[in-house]
Amino acid sequence: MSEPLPPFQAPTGTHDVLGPDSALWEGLVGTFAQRAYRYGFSLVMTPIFEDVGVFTRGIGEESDVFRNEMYVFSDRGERRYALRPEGTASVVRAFVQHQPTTPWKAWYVTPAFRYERPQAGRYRQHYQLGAEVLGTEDPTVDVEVIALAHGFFREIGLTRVRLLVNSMGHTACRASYVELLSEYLAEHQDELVDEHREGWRLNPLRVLDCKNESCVAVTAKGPMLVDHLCAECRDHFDQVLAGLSALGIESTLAPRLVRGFDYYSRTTFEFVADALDAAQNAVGGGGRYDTLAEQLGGKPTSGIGFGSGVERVLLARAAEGIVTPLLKRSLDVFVVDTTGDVGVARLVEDLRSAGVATERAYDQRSMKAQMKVADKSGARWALLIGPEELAAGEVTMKDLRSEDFNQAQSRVARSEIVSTVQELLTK
RNA sequence: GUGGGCGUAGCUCAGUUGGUUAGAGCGCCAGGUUGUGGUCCUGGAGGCCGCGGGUUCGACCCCCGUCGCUCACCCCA
Repeated sequence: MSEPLPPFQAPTGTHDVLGPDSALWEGLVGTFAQRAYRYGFSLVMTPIFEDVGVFTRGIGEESDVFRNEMYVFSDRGERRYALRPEGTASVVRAFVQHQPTTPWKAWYVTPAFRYERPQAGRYRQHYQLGAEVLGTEDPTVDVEVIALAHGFFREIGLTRVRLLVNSMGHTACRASYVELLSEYLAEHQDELVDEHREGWRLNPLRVLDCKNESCVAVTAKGPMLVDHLCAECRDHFDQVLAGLSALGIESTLAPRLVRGFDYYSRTTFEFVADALDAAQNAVGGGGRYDTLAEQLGGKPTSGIGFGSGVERVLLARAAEGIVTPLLKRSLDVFVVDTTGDVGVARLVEDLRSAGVATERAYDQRSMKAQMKVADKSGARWALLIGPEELAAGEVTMKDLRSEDFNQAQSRVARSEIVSTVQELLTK
């Protein structure tokens, strides 16, 4: 007699979001959308999969994301596609394709996919909120993008989030730095962890990001990129830092901050949630990319953007003990009907059409049962319709938030119920 | 890809040295007389004890495998 176990469940590393959790998601996305709008951004939507090249060009073929974590597949036409591992590349591809007037400011919310073992704050499908600005290298924009992210984190209640900033320099000055770093690493390679002792030549910058103690000991004494920027990059970075402090946004210089994608140049930043003791404590990050548009076949166009992981933001909120809802919404009325009269469906429809959030009970349950559901629904008022009301052309309206259970109700004519509720709601 | 922990009702979890009808709380459903919600009382539904194999007279319990979840390494949002 028992039902068989469900044969399907959400794939490893993915998850469903249902109410009441989904209200947090809705609130988070809504908050970000409104903030982005205030900053002059408009929504951009791009396909969830792209030609593999869109991602490999920018992210870098040596990056871990590309090498091991991409969801790559061929369609029936033997075209090679990949599910997007991050948001920026697709947006830049769209920019190159459509050539909107610059500066172009776009925000997005999208799932992102990476094939890796899931753990706290890391999933195979997660969601990112992000924003990009293309067509200007003005450091003012770097500051604006960071301010957008910073303000967003504050608005949703996060207080224990630190901003780390660094500059990667532009292509030429980074190249000369990498040479310098390589020389240094060559002298000290015996002191690095096994993984880097042989592998550092592939991507010397990666070593800076290593958290292993012995690697940290080596790189701490080595040359730092910020100390070897060319005059222009140095000036650009100084303007970003000055802009941030002018806005009262605290930041920490993180000379070892090297982000995972190869396309970054000049400004890079990361928001770290100290409330998260999990290994995954970066709730957002981004930076400037001066060559990505070109790599994707467009005219040389500088851009900057950031992305933030929704799941991690929610984890950070929970870790900080924030319980205030991001979305305040509740039902206005709950219709209780024991007659089954079709006119009740009409009443419900009239209320909803008039902008009144209305729910009702189904399956002709007892009045007591319906009232229990009404109570749990959180509705402000219950509208009761029994045989008596039906005959009289009236509705009993009951205040569900009144302390006094039996007195808080009155009879209202059916023809006036919609306007009565509307009037009460505007008070 | 590598390692640790865990899989018992919708949810959170008990389950005594393996012993026969597997429990609690919450949730859900129905009642507590005549049409009315938060508390209370009563009753009820709901479990291939993740799956497969093994040991045993007997397995939720022990062993092996498998799948899933979870945490960490790596890397990242």
